[in-house]
Amino acid sequence: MTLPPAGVAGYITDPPVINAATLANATPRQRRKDARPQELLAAAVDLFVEKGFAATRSEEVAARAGVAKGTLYRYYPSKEELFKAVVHENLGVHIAESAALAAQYQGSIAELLAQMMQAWWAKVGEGNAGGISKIMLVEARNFPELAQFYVDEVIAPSKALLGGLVERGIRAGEFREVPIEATVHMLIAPMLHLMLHEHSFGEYDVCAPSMGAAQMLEAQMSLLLHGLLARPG
Amino acid sequence: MTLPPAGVAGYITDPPVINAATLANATPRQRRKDARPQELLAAAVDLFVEKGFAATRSEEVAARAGVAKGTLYRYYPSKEELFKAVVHENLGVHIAESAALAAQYQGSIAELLAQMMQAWWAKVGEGNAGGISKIMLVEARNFPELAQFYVDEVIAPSKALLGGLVERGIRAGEFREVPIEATVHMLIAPMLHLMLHEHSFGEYDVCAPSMGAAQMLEAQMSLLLHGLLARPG
Amino acid sequence: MTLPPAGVAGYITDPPVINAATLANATPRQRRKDARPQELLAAAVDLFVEKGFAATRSEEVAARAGVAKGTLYRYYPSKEELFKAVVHENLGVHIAESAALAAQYQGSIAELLAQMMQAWWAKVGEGNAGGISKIMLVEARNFPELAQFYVDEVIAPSKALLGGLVERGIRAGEFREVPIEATVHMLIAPMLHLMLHEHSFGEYDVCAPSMGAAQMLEAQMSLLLHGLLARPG
Amino acid sequence: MTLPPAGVAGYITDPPVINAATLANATPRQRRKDARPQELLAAAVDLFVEKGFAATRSEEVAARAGVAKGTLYRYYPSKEELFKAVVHENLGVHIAESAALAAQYQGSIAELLAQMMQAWWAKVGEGNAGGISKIMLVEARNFPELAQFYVDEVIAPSKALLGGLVERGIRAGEFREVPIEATVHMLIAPMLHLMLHEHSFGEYDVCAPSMGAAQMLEAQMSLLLHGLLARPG
DNA sequence: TATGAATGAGTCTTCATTCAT
DNA sequence: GATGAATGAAGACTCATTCAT
Repeated sequence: MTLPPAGVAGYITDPPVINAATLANATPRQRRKDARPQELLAAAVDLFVEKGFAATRSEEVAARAGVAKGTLYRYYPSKEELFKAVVHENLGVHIAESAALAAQYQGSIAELLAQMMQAWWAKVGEGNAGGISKIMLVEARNFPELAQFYVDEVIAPSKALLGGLVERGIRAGEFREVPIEATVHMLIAPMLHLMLHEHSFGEYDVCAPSMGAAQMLEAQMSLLLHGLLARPG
Repeated sequence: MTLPPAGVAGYITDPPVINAATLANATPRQRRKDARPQELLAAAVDLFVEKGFAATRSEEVAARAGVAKGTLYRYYPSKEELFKAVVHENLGVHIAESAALAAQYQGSIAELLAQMMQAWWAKVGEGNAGGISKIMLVEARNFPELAQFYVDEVIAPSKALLGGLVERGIRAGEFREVPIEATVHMLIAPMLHLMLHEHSFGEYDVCAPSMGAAQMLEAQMSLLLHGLLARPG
Repeated sequence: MTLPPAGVAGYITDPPVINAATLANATPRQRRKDARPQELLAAAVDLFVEKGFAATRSEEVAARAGVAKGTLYRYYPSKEELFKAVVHENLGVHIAESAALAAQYQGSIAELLAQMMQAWWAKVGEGNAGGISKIMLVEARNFPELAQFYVDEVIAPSKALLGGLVERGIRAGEFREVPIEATVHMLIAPMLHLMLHEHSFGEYDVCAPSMGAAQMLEAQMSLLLHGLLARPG
Repeated sequence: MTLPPAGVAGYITDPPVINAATLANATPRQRRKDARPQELLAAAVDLFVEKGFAATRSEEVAARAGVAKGTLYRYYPSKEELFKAVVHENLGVHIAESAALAAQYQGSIAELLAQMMQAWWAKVGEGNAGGISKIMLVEARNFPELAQFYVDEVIAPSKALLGGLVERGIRAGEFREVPIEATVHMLIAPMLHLMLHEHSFGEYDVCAPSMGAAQMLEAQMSLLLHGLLARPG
């Protein structure tokens, strides 16, 4: 299991570290208690993504996790802290992993980018986790502390990661001399857009995609790589 | 002032049409009354964009428009209707205008698309109006009636408009035989992303763009048109 | 036209006295203005009876009378005063008339009572006026000033009138030596009950009377006069 | 304590059944919780009867029961449901009991009716419960759902009960061949009238009864049974 | 440790009444 | 006189959080 980067660990209520030794000694009840934070987190992602931060009632989170209202507060001192934990567990962790992967990667950057997109979609976009970005967009203004946490935990690392890769691509002569930042945006935007759409208007007919999300992503990536014009220049 | 196309006008409470003649005859009070809907709408966009639909208190909208709580309800029967009016006035109207423009346009589609993006950014993205899309993303699930209205008024027309243009481009041999829908997404996504970012994380340093939004848009458009690869194929 | 008893006249905003002379000189507009109070009163009874005092919106009264909200307040300084006027016009006046009639009546008291009941039903019960009693029952506690007015204007005179008649019947040997007050109650109750029912639960099936109100009243009166027992003793 | 007949129990949120065993085990807090519904109901009757349904503020009910605003809503999901519970507990239950009693009664119907009236007065009329009928009369039009509930729970059963008794009296040769419905009305009206009066105008001098309510009821009953005329015919 | 009863601040909406025109 | 735009007090209901058990 990849540990969260040192700078972040402990910032939020980390779930108790569980290993074979502790599990062996644990009574069933103990085991259940140890699983609580994860169960609460799982319930929380679903609900936060479905309704947003403000509109999610803490009691509902507790109920979905099968505990009483008060119990939630024993693990996370407030709804805000719960949300932070959700962000960390569902996005922060994955970004850190990707960064580690990219650091040791050798080969075509275009290929790495394409793979990364697909991996991200599989891990984040497809599940509920993708919706978290959506929430942050709206709640950022209303909950500045949450926004700051999200920037530090998600946005900044993502930009650093992708920006670095584009740079590598240019230095390696694989990419044209494109402006880094705009390109990073172009890389992030399609997936973000896809997730937003899926989570917000997925059920409306006009918005129903004519192709699967993975194909859509692939097509968009190819489009970005090769350009739209028939005779570039 | 371009009037909204007939099909849209009257859909929601349109502000009374005001012209020089009526203004000349109007008493100060009358004049004030006629301006109310616009004043309220202006206050509403700002607040909705800043805080989201649910988090915006109707009283605050009234206050910002310089009237009492009750006055708001003389013009818009509920917060939901107020929001619909905001959507129509700030997005619906512009889309309808763009559609009209596109219909009679002759020339390079790529150029039209680029111009359109810049025009949209100027009219919608730069002001607060762009933030409305952001709101809808999160509130869609919690306020289905609003979502439906937004789909009908904004999403469906936009897609139809852009899809039609891409098709024209392909038929004219200007574009490659790209998949329509994915391309439309690629056209919308960057601007949406830009607006989202600006409205949600604009004030955070990491997110501060190194270039102006217009330049960013232009770069993205160019990227999309020419592709990222140096040696396409 | 019978004038209201001196003690009451002027207590409430009396409608301007109109006679042939004034009408002859009046312009159409003047005539309309003179009719205003009556039109407002008519609108008010209907609405008060339908919804009760508190639940009736003053704007609605004005609208039904075909005038603007503000105009109502030119004739009646508040909703309470409007209600008083309604009580006086629809109940007070009729009671006063009946009292005058009874005073000069010669003959069977039982017959007079029966006639009176029918007459009241025709004038008050059948129209909307009857519902006013209903309203007072509930609003009495919430609007003490209204209650006091109603007691003075309606309850006290009615009791005095009927009590006097029962007494006359006993003195004349027409009635048994029954307790006055209980008997008065027995005289009032059925009609009140009928009105209440009609106005409150008339539309519910279980409450739909199997006979007309007039017949019902007659039957009840006869019942009261002759008793329920087959072999009284 | 007589339990409500099976058919009625559970119709609305019944208070939890409390017996010696549960009380012994209960913590103070538990004990307090179990009593809440009854305390709230008691506060509610008083206020509803005093001010009517619409004019009673839910916060006031809570305050009188000694709890906070929000607590009320833990037990009754809305003011309407609270009112229904009040109707059921204070009228519905008693009517069901009376019906059960009447079913197994053997003897003079006239006597049973007289006893029933006295019993009702003692249980319902004397306390605040009687005032509920008063409220319904006015609020019926404004709150149709409440009206329907009242008709089903109170009016229909009452009419069925009394109608059945009058019929039995006639069949047994105890009563004259009177019209059933009119007679039922005559039976209900006096008590209703008494309750209405007491609750609405009881504090006004003219309305102060010269005799106790019980005596009044007895006199009215006797009047009804024997008739008003000295020489019936 | 887990529970869930209790709290009360917060928000939309209505409506009697006023008053500038 | 007549109008109707504007006001703001009032009231039902929600929900994050606390704390006695």
